[in-house]
Amino acid sequence: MALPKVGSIGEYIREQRQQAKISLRQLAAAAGVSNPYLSQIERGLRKPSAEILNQIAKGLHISAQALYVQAGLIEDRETPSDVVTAIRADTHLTERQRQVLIDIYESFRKEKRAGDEQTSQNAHPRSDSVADDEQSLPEELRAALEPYAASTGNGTVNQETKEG
Amino acid sequence: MALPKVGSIGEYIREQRQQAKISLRQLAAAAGVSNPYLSQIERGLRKPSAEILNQIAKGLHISAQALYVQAGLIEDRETPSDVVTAIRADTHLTERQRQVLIDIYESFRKEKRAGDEQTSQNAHPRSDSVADDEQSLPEELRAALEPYAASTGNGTVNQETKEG
DNA sequence: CCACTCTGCTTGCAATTGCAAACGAAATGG
DNA sequence: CCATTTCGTTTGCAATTGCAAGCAGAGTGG
Repeated sequence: MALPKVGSIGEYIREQRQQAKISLRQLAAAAGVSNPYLSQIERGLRKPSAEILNQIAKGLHISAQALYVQAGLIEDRETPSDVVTAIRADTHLTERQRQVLIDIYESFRKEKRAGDEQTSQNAHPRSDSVADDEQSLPEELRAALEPYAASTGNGTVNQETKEG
Repeated sequence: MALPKVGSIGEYIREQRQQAKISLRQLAAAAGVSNPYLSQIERGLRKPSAEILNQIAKGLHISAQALYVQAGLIEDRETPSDVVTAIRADTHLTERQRQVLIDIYESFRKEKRAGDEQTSQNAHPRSDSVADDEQSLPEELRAALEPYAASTGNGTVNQETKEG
């Protein structure tokens, strides 16, 4: 049934291995997996688990993410915005906090775009056409955030926020 | 090695799920895995494959990398997703906006740390009031975020995850 | 020619994944 | 009180992972 449709990952591993000029058995030993299994992985007959994938990545001295992307386990275009990505990847926030933070960030971006239109004679034609009036731009939010930012009393942001 | 010592990943998934306030079955359906299996994963009795992990990440609306890091499948330094760094590096924000975002982010972190101290005792939450059980936010911030967060329940305006 | 070593591949088999079905507990309602 | 729903969990089972053992071919050299 679930036969080899995982070819790309295997091919990729084999490419990387041959490029490193090491034998299948050598890589198998370096990665801590058996040679027959690695053989089957490279030919797309088996679908390796994440753990095996990680060990193979180490054996190949390549980033594990490269393998995961090849295996389709990570969206390659997982970068709509660096800030959004970072927020989504933050393990110390709740789901709700993430949503709120992202929404605030996007409303900030809109605000800034609106402000930039006055200084820039060339407006960006938004072919995407997000419904402008549908967006609930939080006026109350903005009104509340301004005094909040002022009330923090730090004209210069404290740049050391280290934690253990 | 009968029992795999993968407890942390399961605990992390359970934490994220409870913070998102969805049931085990709901997440299982959203992730496309069976509920008993998800239950076993959360309790560390089973070691999910990368594919399952990826689906769970989607169901939780978190980055797959976050899960892989927790599972020990990716080195921490491979994910440079630091929210503060990303905000500071964003050229599409004004300095003021950056500062406010960072402040909000840090207050969220503090908030969650305070809330995490009692996550183990999670009674059955009645879903009649969504924004009632939130913790202590700065007054002005909370007053502004409450109605705003309520509107972000399901229909996000700009970007929505396409599922289907 | 035969022994040795390297290459990758095929074959069973134990262990594990992942799921369908079913179970007890707690809440809602007739 | 009992039916119903929802919650997380337990129980068997098919399918798969991953490995030890063994196979065939290509060098190398005594």
